[in-house]
Parts: sequence; structure tokens; C-alpha cells
Amino acid sequence: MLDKTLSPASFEQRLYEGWEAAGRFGAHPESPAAPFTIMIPPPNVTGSLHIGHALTFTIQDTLIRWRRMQGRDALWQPGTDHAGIATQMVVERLLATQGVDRREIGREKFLEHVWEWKGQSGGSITRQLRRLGASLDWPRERFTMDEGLSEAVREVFVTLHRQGLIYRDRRLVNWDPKFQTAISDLEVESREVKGSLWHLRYPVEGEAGRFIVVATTRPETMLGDTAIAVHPEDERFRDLIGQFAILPLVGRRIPIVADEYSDPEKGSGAVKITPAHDFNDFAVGKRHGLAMPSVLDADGRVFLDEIAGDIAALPGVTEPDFVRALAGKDRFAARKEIIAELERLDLVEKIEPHTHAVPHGDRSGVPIEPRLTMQWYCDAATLAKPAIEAVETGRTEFVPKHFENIFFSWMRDIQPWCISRQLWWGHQIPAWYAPDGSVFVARTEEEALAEARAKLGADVTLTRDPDVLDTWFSSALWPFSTLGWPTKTAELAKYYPGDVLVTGWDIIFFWVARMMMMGLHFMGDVPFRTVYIHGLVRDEKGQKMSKSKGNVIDPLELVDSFGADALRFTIASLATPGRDVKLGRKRVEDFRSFGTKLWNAARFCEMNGIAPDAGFDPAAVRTPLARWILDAANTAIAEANAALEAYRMDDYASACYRFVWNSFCDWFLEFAKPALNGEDGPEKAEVKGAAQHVLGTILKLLHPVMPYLTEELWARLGYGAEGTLMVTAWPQPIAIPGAAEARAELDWVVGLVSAVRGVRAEMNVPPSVTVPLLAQGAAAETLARGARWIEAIRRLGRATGFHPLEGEAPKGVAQVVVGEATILLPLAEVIDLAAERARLAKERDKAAAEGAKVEQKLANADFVARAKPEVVEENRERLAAYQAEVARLEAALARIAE
RNA sequence: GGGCGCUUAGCUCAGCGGUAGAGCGCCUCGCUUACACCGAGGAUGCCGAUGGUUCGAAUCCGUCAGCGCCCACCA
Repeated sequence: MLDKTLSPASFEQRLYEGWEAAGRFGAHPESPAAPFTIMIPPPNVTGSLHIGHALTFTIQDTLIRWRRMQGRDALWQPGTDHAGIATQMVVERLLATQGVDRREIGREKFLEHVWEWKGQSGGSITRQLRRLGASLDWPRERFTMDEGLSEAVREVFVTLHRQGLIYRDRRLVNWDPKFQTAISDLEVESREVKGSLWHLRYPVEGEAGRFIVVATTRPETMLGDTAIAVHPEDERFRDLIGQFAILPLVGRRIPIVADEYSDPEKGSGAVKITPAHDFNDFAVGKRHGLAMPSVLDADGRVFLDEIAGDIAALPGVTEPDFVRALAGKDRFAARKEIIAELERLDLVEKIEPHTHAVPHGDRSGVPIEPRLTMQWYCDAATLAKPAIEAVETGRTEFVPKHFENIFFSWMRDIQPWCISRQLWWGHQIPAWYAPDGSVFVARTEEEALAEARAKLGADVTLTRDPDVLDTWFSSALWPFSTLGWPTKTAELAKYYPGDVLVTGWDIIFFWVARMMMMGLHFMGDVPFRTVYIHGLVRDEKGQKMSKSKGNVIDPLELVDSFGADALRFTIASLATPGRDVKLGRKRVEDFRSFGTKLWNAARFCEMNGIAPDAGFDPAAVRTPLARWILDAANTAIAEANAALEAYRMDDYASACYRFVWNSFCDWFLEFAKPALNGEDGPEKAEVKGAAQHVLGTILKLLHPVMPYLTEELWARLGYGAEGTLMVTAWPQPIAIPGAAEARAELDWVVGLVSAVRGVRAEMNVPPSVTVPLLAQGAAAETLARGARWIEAIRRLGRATGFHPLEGEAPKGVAQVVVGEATILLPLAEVIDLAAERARLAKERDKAAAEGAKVEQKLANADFVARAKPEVVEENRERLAAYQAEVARLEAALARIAE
């Protein structure tokens, strides 16, 4: 016997362990079944499950369980990501609390600490995924830094290098002074900063007293200025083009050049050019062959080595001692001092308040410093071309479609991808340097050494590039590296390309685009056929969740409180493609009642001896009620399938919800009660048969989204003879003979009961008052239905009987129109006749108004001529129905006229 | 500056060319032997504004407004 209350905690863990122990999650490469593959977006190995994970993994698990039940050989590939910067950061912080600096202990020791940390906390995310019910193929779990994936990384790097698609280059990078590493364009985010726009006077060489004014937001970079640019057409500066200015403080002679980059509308119209510290200036510098001295170091401190020779004494303009004293000062401290000094020299024209966007490191949160350094780059533009084409031709499709435009706009203007990071945690770049500076890229040190010896002689020694690769480099290989590539495994042959990639829009560029590029380049095919993009989880107010705002909700706490199924069902219900999901604790609490409802319905079935019956044949039943619910189940199956095919988790959830709650519980079980309480016989047997069959169908339909509850009920109610629900066949619609008639009949009963309930409630008839229903103008079929359904009508309509009206109508009646008949409820003692007249008049007016609208439409010759014939016909029918209803309501009114 | 999304019942959101919907909330009634995490009934909408296309527009197109976001932008 099922417990009176549903307590998910009592079975979730047990069920999961059972599934896992029995190997239910495993894919079967040797099976002839068609594969269905989802690659997990690997979470950070040391991370913990957050609500965003709950969203994405609920969707993935729902899809994978559904396809698995459909008989596909489902692979949901698990794994975790080493998450370079994030993990290194965490461990560095941890060590800092013990007073340890990574630079003191060195690379090797530090990496030991990271691996140790990974060992400690690495399992937590996968344990948490299990609690959510995620049916991942655990024995296949991979880690982006395990040996196989590392081999894939080396292979890809070496291959792309040989193909010229990976190269070293000295150019400006986004340098994160906090983490002391280069980062890619994507890891930079703009933040609005309130600053100042300083207008500085640079003396014009040879014209005493003449200045050219430049405007800047970054005065500290002036030490590295090597030119001033003006627009070639700007009259104000035309005579200065080709002349030189003197860089204040330093004394360097810098040319005034004409360049279209200079915008006469901005600032003073003349712009100082610091090629080593600004991306635009770098471009200008290249065009004009300017020197590019760096004046800030890796820490963002003033660095004078490259300009030492330029520092000159020029009274009133330069201050060599001041400049030398700046060495080693932080960029923002230097800014203040430089301004003060320039003011002292009267070289500041004016200062304007200025709000502008400043690039910040997305993880460090500090302003990025463009720096001229040697880094490794990947030629993304070349790799992007096939990826763009694959989406254009539909080989990979985005859901929703409009994300394709976002993908295109980025891919078509893609910049070289800086892939080297000055970190320790990650895949160390397989490149070795000889003392003469030549580079050897190879899979192993031996290979590199062999090459180097062949070229430079036997006694050459090599030093490995200390840098590691961008974390996303290994993630980009995930769809094939996890399957064993570069080895040609059976898995690779069967599960690549994957079917659908499920992820949030925030990592389309970071990850989706790069998997497309690498997949096409190395596998010759797209990594997945569909990219399903979901939104981000926000709090009830639509705010992004963050620890600092304190609005984070913990999915595991929700699982503890309401069960994993409640959380999953809530998420599915709210998951509209591409749209962000507003989720609060309350939403989950609300949806929890659905599981309870199902539990109680199952409990009711159990109490009534409704037990699984493998011999039941749905196509053979004759009882209209049985036919009706079996037919409704068919509709639910079709709706669920259509919704899942279209990645509409919300529609799938709501189709199940409506079917279970409204069709099965509210009507079917209520209608079934008289039969269930009655004598044994064919009708009772069929109703019970249909009930057990449909309940089984419900459990199957809901299993993908509510795996625990459905599996538990499956076993507890005895469906387990067919095996574990999670690998039971997905339900198929079964043709039900006479379904249309059954529908018509049940629709009538539902209509009658609803109408009677409605009028009783509106007339404030106490539930204790029961009356006969007198049918006036009822067709023979209606009277027959009334007779067949008398028990249900009595019970649900609180009626004593259903009879044709004979003779005169009683004086005090409430009346409702149901189909062609008017139903009279003799309630003289109970109701207020005036109120009933008013109610009927209102009903009549409503019907008349609706009718008038339809009539007007039909009076329009254009409508009749141009609208689809079936639409016209439908409207004619509606008009007739309204007219008939008005007539019946008129008659009802006449019957109780004063 | 370029682009995208959203604006529908008090709230959260479906619907995207032919009768305005759901869940929650609200109001009324109800312990009818599965369920008060319940049952029955009810109220509530110029479907952001404005033009247009169409026999017909919440739905398609234009314009505008508000909100949110992405990309670019350190003068």
C-alpha cells in the first residue's frame, strides 16, 4: 500500500543507485539500435551544482531518457572541465590562506596542489548530478586533462601548427594584470567607468609657444606615445602634418601624422598614439611605421627600459627625474602623478568628466591592459568558414533559429584567437625552444628534440614553452576527444556527430562555435545536428543570480525540500526555448503538488484494485468511459512527442499536467467511481483495465521529466514485471474503435455536470440540496445518455435523477442549456427567482452578443467570398448554435416569467 | 554606433493569421471514504502605442515608446 504522503527522499537515492548499479545509463556501441547522443557541457571539475546546471541538465536528461525509452542507443557523455583560470585562482587563494605563494613553491609543486584539490572536490559535481537524477553514462566519464584528452589536444595543436593555422605572433593582447596572463577577446567585458578626459598640451617643435592639444582618458600611457594623429582633412591641423611635437615629461620627438582614424569630432581632434597600449593606436603605429615601446609591465606598473634612451632634459617641458621616479609605480598611481606634474608645468588645457566603457577581465574584474607580447594564435577565421557554411546549409540547426544570426555575426567577423595563457594549470603548449630561438612543435619532447638535433646539431638543448592553452581549446574538442579520438574507436564511429547540444546562449561563442570549427576540421562533419539554446536562470525579479546579490538559490536545497522531480518538472514547465527562466523557491513549491496529485491518484487506483494487467487489450474495450480515457491518452502521447521533438519542454510538461490532472483525475477517476463501487462485471473490468493501462502510460510519459516518482510508482504498483520503467518502451498511440462516439458522449456528460454545478454555485444552492434534472427538448440520444450516466450525474451533479420534463414546468426552476436540451432544476424553495431571471437574461445577452458578432462577419460578402470555405462553414454553425441557445434561454425565461 | 529579444489577466508566462489561454494569486462554497500540496464554482484582459497589409491581426509589415541583452567603442 502506498503511503499517505509522497516523500521523495525515501526513494530517490535508492532508485538512482539501483539504476546505476544495473548499468541502465550505459550506451551500447555494439547494439544495432540507432544512436542518440548528447555531449554534456562539462562543468568545472571543482565546481558545485548551481541552478543553471539544474536547468541545462534537466533538459538534457529529459531528452536522453525519452530517446532511450524510444529504443535509441542513448549516450549521454559525462565529464568535467579543468577550467584553467578559475581552478588556478581557487587553489591560489586556498594556498594564500596558508601563507603560500605559488611562485615560491614553483610550478611542479603548485600543480600537485591543484591535482590534490581536484581529487578532493572533483567528485562533488558528479555526485550532485546524480541527485538530480541525471542518467549519464558514468563509466565513460572524461576529464579535459586526462591522458586521452590531453593526447587529443597535442594532436590538434601539432596538426594545426603544421597547417599554419596555429602560429606565434607578437601583437597586442588583452593582458590581465591581476592574473598575469593574456586572455582572449571573449574573456573581456566592457564596464562603464566614470573617468575624466584630459586635454594635454604637447609643444610643437620649433614653434615656441605653440601647442597641439590631445585628449586622453589614459594620461599614464603618454610615456609611450610615438605620434600624434590628426585627420587629413581637418583644417585646424593641416599645417602641422609632417611636423613634430615634443612629448612632455619625456622629451621624445614625435611626428604629427595624418590618419583617418583620428576623429575631428572627438576630444580635441588630435589624438596621441601609444601603439603598445591601445588596439587602435597599434594599427595606426603599423600604418606609419612607428616605434612601439611598452611603458607598463606585466603587473601594470610603469616600466621605463624601452624608453630610457628617449628621456631628455628640456626645461619647462620635460622632467627626467620625475619620469625616472615613476618606474615601478602602479598605472593608476602614475596617472595621478603625471597629471599633477603636467598641471604644474601648465600643460593641462582642461579636464572634462567622461564616462566611457573600459575593458575588464571577466574573471579578475580589473581593467585589461593591452600589451605587446608574443603569444600563440589560432587562425579562427579560416576554421570558421566551414562552420558558417554548415549552419547556412542547415547541417547544424539552432533552436530557436534566431541564434543563428548571433552565431553568424560573430563568426563572420572573427579575430585571431589568442590561445596561450601564462598560467600553470592547463595543457602545456607542446612547443620547445632552442637557444637560438627556433621553435619546435611536436607531440612529445623526444620528437621535438629529434627535429631540433637534425636541424641544429646533436648537442642542442630545448626548453619547453611554459604557457598553457586556453581552457576552451580542449573544450572545443570535447565532442570527439571524449569518444577516443585520435584513435578510431567504435564509439567515435557510432556517436559522432551528436544529435543535440544543449546549452545556454552565454557560451555560444566560447564553446559552440569552437566545437563547430574543430569538429569540422578534424572529423570532417559537424559535431551535432541541433544546437538547443536555453536561457539563463534568474531570480523571481529577473535579476541575474549572484553571490554578491545574495539571491542565489541552491538546487540541492530544493531537491532536499521538494524532491528532484519537483525541481525538474518546474524547470521543464518554465523552459521556453531561448528565454531566460525566472525561478524562485515558491515556483518549485507550487509545482510540487503535481507529483503529490499523481501519487494520490496512483494510491486511489491501488485502493480500488486497479493493478497492472499485461493481458489488457485497449483496442477491445467497449465501455465509452474506457474508450474515452484511452483515446485521451493517445492525444497526450501525441502532444508529448510533438513537444519533445520540438524541444518544447514547457509544452511537454503542460500536456502531461493537463492529462493527469484534468482528464485522468478530475473526470475519469470521478466517472469511474460508480463502476468501481458497483458489482463486478464487464464494465467494471474494462474501466479498471483502462485505468491501469492509462496509469501505466502516464508513468511512461512522465518518466523523462520525473524519473524517480514514476519509477517508484511503477515498482510499487506492480508494473515492475515489465522491468525497470526507465528502459520500458515509450508509449505508442493505439487505435481505439468508437473513440469519436465515446468523445461525444463524455463531452456531453462533462458539459451537463459542469453546467449543473455552475448554476448551483451561482444560485448559492447548498450542497445538501439535491434535485432531479428535468430535460426539456432533449433528443432520444440525450435521454439515453442521461440514463447510462445516471450514477455519475447523481454523484457529480448532486442530482437525484435525470428525466424528461413531462407536462408543465414547475414554477420555481433554475435552468441551463446543454446542447439541444434545456435542463430544469426544480429549486423553488431554495433559489431567488428574480436572481435566476437576471442570470438567464445575462446568459441570453451573452449568447446573443456572440451570435451578433458571427452574424456580422457572415454578412460581409468579402468574408464569405474570400475566407476558406471551412472557416465560413464553421462560422455558420456557430451562428446557428448561438441562435438556438438564445431561443432556449428565451424559452427558459418565459417559463419563469412573473 | 550595429544587432537581438521582450511588452498578453494582479504575478509568471504560453499562444504568433480565423471563437483570448495556463499556472499561481484573488473571491465564494465545500472535511462528497485518493488527494486541503484537495474539490466545485467565479471574477479579472482597448494582447505597449500608432500606421499599414488582409475578408479577417494579439498573431504579418512599417514607425515609435519602455524594458532587457549581445557586439563594437579606453579622444
